[in-house]
Amino acid sequence: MVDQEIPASRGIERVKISDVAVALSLTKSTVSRALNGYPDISESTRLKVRNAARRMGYIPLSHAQAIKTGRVRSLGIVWRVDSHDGHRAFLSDFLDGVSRAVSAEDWSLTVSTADSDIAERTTLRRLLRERKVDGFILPRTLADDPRVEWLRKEEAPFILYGRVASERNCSWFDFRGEDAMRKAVARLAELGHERIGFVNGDLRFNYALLRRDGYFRGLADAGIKPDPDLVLDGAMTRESGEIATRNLLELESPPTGIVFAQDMAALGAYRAAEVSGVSIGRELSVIGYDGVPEGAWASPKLSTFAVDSRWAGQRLAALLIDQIRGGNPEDLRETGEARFLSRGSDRPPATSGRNLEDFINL
Amino acid sequence: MVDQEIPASRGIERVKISDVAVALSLTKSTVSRALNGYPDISESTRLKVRNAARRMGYIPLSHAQAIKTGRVRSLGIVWRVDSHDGHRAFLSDFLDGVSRAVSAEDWSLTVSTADSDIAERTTLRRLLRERKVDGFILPRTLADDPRVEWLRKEEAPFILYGRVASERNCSWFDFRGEDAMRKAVARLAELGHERIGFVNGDLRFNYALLRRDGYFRGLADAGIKPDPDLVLDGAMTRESGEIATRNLLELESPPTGIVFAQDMAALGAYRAAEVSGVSIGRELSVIGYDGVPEGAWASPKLSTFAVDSRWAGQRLAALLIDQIRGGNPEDLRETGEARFLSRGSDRPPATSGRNLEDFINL
DNA sequence: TCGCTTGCCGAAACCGGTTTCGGAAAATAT
DNA sequence: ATATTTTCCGAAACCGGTTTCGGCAAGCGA
Repeated sequence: MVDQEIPASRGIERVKISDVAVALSLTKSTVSRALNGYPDISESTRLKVRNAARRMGYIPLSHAQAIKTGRVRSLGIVWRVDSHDGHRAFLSDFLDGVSRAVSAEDWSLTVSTADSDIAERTTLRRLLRERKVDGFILPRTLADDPRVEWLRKEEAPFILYGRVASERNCSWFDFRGEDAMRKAVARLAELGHERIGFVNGDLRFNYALLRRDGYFRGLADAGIKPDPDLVLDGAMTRESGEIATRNLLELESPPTGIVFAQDMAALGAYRAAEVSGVSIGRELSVIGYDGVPEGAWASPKLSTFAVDSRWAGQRLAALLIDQIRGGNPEDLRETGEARFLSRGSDRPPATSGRNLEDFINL
Repeated sequence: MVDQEIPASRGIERVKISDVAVALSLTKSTVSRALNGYPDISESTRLKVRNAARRMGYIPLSHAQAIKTGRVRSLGIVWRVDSHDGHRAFLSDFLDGVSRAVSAEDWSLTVSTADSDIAERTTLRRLLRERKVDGFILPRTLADDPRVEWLRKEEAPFILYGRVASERNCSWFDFRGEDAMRKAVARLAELGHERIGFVNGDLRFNYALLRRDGYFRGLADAGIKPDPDLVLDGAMTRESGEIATRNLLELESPPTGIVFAQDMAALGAYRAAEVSGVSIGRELSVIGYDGVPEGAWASPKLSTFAVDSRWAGQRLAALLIDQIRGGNPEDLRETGEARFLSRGSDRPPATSGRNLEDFINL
């Protein structure tokens, strides 16, 4: 009462929960419960507390909360950098989607990279043990993904970007690539193609299995008998796409149209076609999948099924947060549809008697 | 002693510091100090503690430590997704570099995205207030970057990817783009070019100012009088690069060689050249900067100065951690050199009387 | 008016670590 | 042998929140 102590005030004095409590002549327990919506706080004090907290700029330290709640309000993702499967181009959009969803809930995102299975496992383990994250988003789902079993055992929440055979107790978001492949085949068949090839990605990935199914269903829909010679896999880069295309073109009876499970491989077809002297669109139709930006710079532009990576990231994060908050994993599954971009690389076959103009606005 | 209570054991029982302490008949304070290298612990107990901790699989909760230490052992980075300045392609490598350095010290990386200045500021503020991170890596440095002043005021550690005018009290890593531009000009001059254009990026970014200086120094080195008509800026995409190139080609006295501050713009030149009927390498030489993968797929392949984004990320993270641990920011500055990839897009000018072969292995 | 809920908040324990402080035992000096 | 320092560890406070528990006062029914 005699002499107001001048607060040192050097640095940024963070306002903590006790400051808010003192300012309102309440205890910090009351403030905490008011802020966290406990039912045993009257509406009037709840309001006073909320206002005071906002006015004073009180923001709880997430790690201080975590010590009691066990939740750090953070999602983790380990990005594989050891494969050229085209993932890289998506990264920016994908992270943006995750970040948006995560920020909307005042959570955050912890990112790490790994260049091998064991590095990935090590990182997952470390993030989990140190409790840097409350759950994981798992990209690049394998058909039989060991991460799933391991994380189940560790009782760590997770969500797959992609689907998986062992469905029990896990959530996911995925684009229905099989539908896209099916439609791609339908599209080419519609245009008059009868020999339609398929260049798939690595069959260890689950999406490759799904897309292959879609391709065959598309053939069945069109009443075309599948020819095993026209189906290749393991092509996820320009180089391998080029090779695959060359192999297909060298068949005695080559395809007039090829469906690619990935754009990058489809872009490899451009070079193979150039080398072989066939022109994309005219003599060889091509449809891709992914919607990579490079497709718009090829000539003719690559017709493709574009996926919205931002949306994927957004949904994955939102669903995972729901799960961590107690949602049932099996209720937290969503799929999305790839959007077809009709550009220049798919046309009626050159030998087709049908009129080009009939299909121009198909 | 009568009946060993069967541990419930459901779920993963995390081993905490007190478990280690009990197992060794020590107190947790001793264990903590032993693990953290305090000098008042005997070497023998330190060893015992370390071994027991490892054997029992004890890993401290980072947020539990943070509550007392104030450090969460995490770096933050806010990635701008609202610009087409070519950053996206680097993201994967860049994050990989950061992640490696960060993991090596058992730290982690928090990533967020923003699509505007205010969104970025908001995110920085939130991460800081909640103490999700101990410091920031700031990409995309502006010539006069408001983030610097703000973070200084907030007393938050940070490091720039790029350099900045207001040098006081800040650290950075950057590639010396000015050296690259200077060498690019030297290279073209060496090849016999006399009219050498320069297509720069957005001048708000500091690197653009530096690279411009490098270009002019290169001209001075070669004794070429600078012509303001040959210098354009604001081109960081294929589209704008194409436009810039077209403008340069339409001059009464067009350049025979162009130095681009960014590869993506340089790739735009390919299309402009195609449209104008001039051939890259033969009639128009082009040298880029960045080393984007697309450059290897252009024809002829783009000669460029490639930067190692992974290395940048790695150094930025390492330097920032040093700073957070008490290092003097001004001592934590590094630069790196871009590596020249001599490919097909830079050749002697078509009108040059000199022999092509003289330069093929230059 | 009295007893019994109900509403609402304070007191205090707690989360899992870190750090300060003090003191016993051992080592050294006197 | 005693005094003094050193070495080394335990006890306890602390960090900033959350959550449990208990109790006072007001509201209610009888």
